[in-house]
Amino acid sequence: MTSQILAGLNPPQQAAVQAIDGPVLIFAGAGSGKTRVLTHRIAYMIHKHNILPSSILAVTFTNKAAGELRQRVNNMVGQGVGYVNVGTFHSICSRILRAEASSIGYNQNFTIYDDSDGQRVVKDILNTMQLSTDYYKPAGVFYQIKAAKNKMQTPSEMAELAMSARDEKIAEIYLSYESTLKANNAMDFDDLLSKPLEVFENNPAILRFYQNKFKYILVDEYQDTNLAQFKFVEYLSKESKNICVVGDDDQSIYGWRGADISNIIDFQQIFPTGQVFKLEQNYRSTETIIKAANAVVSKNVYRADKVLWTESGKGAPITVLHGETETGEGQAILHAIHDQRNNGIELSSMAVLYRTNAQSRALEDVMRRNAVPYQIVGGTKFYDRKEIKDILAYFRLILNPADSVALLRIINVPSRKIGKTTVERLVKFALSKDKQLYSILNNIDEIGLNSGVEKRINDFYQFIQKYIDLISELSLYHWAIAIIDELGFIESFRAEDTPDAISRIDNINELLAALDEYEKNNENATLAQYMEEVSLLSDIDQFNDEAHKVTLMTLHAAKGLEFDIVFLAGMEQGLFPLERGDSTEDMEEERRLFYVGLTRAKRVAYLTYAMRRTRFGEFMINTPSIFIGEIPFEYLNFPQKEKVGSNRSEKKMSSTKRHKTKPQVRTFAKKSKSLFGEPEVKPKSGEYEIGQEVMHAFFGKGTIINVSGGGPEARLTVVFTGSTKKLVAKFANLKILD
DNA sequence: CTGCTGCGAATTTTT
DNA sequence: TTCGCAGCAG
Repeated sequence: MTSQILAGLNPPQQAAVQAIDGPVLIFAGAGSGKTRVLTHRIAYMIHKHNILPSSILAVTFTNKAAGELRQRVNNMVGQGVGYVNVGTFHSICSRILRAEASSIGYNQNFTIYDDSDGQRVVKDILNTMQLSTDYYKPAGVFYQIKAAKNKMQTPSEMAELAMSARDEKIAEIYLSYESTLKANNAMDFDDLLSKPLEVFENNPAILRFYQNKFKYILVDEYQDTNLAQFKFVEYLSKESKNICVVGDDDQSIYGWRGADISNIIDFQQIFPTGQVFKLEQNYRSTETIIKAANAVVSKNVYRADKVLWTESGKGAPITVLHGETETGEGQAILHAIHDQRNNGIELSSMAVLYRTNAQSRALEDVMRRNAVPYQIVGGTKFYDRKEIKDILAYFRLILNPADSVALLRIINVPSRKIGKTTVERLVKFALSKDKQLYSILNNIDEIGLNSGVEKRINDFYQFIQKYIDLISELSLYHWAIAIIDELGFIESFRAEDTPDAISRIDNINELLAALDEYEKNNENATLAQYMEEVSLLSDIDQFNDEAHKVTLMTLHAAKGLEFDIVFLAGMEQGLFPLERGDSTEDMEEERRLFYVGLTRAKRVAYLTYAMRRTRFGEFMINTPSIFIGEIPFEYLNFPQKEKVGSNRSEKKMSSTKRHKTKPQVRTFAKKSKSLFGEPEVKPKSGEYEIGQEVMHAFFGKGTIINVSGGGPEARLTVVFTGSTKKLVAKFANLKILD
């Protein structure tokens, strides 16, 4: 069995699998078989060293990675030997915290606050402190608090380090933020990581228990760990010394979130007895892609010495494409997708990656209008939609009545005629009596509100109480149906009867279906477990690689994935690398991000950019990304021959005769034929006039109320049901209705 | 208390 | 461009 475990691994992989005791660092370059080594290592531990699966703890960053690892381990070691503990940092910490909550003065039903909850808290604090939200912008203040928490800086430490009156105030807000969360029995994402350390520090016996429970620690994506995460695994492995970390400093892309790349680079200083293995053979990509990626990332100064190599063939050159605007760029991608599909590549093996979520809109537009099946990972998350968050706020309040953020969100949703003034009085009263908001709802007569309002508040209180009681009586699914039904959300949306309202109904039904499924998949499923899972969900967890669709997502989301064909879109100075502080660290991180993106490609990579891009309705002129220039010319291919980088040549790109002289140059402005079946609406040539009725692929039927210019460049103002849009005729694909 | 309007700010990446 | 919120009329 053990020889089987080692078979098929290359020598460094074998060595990494066999070094079970003591600290171990495995440098695992992109595509070097990292997950394979991890699974084989676990199998080896269990079968060769008879290590109890339950004494192994493997930690990842995303649920998706955890799920994959868990599944592969189970396939390899077989069921019946017990389970290896696999989970994300956040879920494992959360599990520990639920068990040990009382030791740090929390209740085990604590709520997990996401960033919008946190920002809400900051906003409320600014209000009660009567600080100007112009000078203290909630988003900015919250960001500063988070940065401090990332570094595990306490409010008093922050106050000591403050360089200005403003910083001192922010430290004060931070202090208040912390006490609010505590009072609400809530933790944010940073607390989830740092509170377990508090538990360990205050209770040596508890620490010993977990050290004993998890004798072998494995950490995936170690380059992305922050201080708290480092301390967490350090504490747990202090006695056993068995800590194995796997990562690649070149793929460290979460510095902005507090990830500390020196955790991996300085591993040997931190663990002097540690062994280091390097996996440098890439099994994923062509030589062209590997060489190009190496060339770029080796411009970084702060990195460990290693070189990725491959035995696979040279492969296709990296193709650079551009469009006049972001739509033109999208169309360049569209045509390349079409070509690749004609070469027999599945749509699901292609991905378009971009730096910022905002870029997805234009790309999505092009895909949709040309009937290309696509899926977007991330962006507006399902659980972030208003109607869903409202319903979840009910669930949250029911689980944790101390959660005043949830309470304030829903006390008047749907409308109960409990207005702003009343709410303010409730909050003030609770504050003055030092009581939880929810608890004063029960003795509402003490406040001296008028009886009408009193009655309405009492109804709300009784409503919540009713469903607190009912939760043990009904299945999760039926309970949720009952509460949603009584709230009347669906009815009122149905009455609205707008496309927006209908999609909200769909979303609610989807939520119910998800609950139903959750319950079917998990015996004794509880609402608390479901909410925990939902809170810790990430964008990438929803990614489905089975779908016959092109995938659109951010570069960050793509980490750990691979595709035959990869497009890196928005390759422009200022956008990628994204400009902000412009420090060298930031620049190096952008470069690593490019490295991550490029190495997602197995066979072909495209780099695309737009000459001009709309931002807040304004045009921005861009020059191509410096990263293109950092790739040796021999690996690149420019099919759109005319002088890349010059704005002037672009004008010609949209002229219709281009493709006659140079077949490989496309005219993105013209799209008479659909590449992927029927587009939703066929364009019809002709001049547009004010008053015409037109049909648009997304917006539906509309009326032209203004035309400026003529021909394909004409700008049209069109009133659709519910919105007015300004469109450029040649891109809008409008069908004139008679 | 509700709902409308008009203005200003926002876009990095995410557990 | 879109979103959210402050401010005001009903």
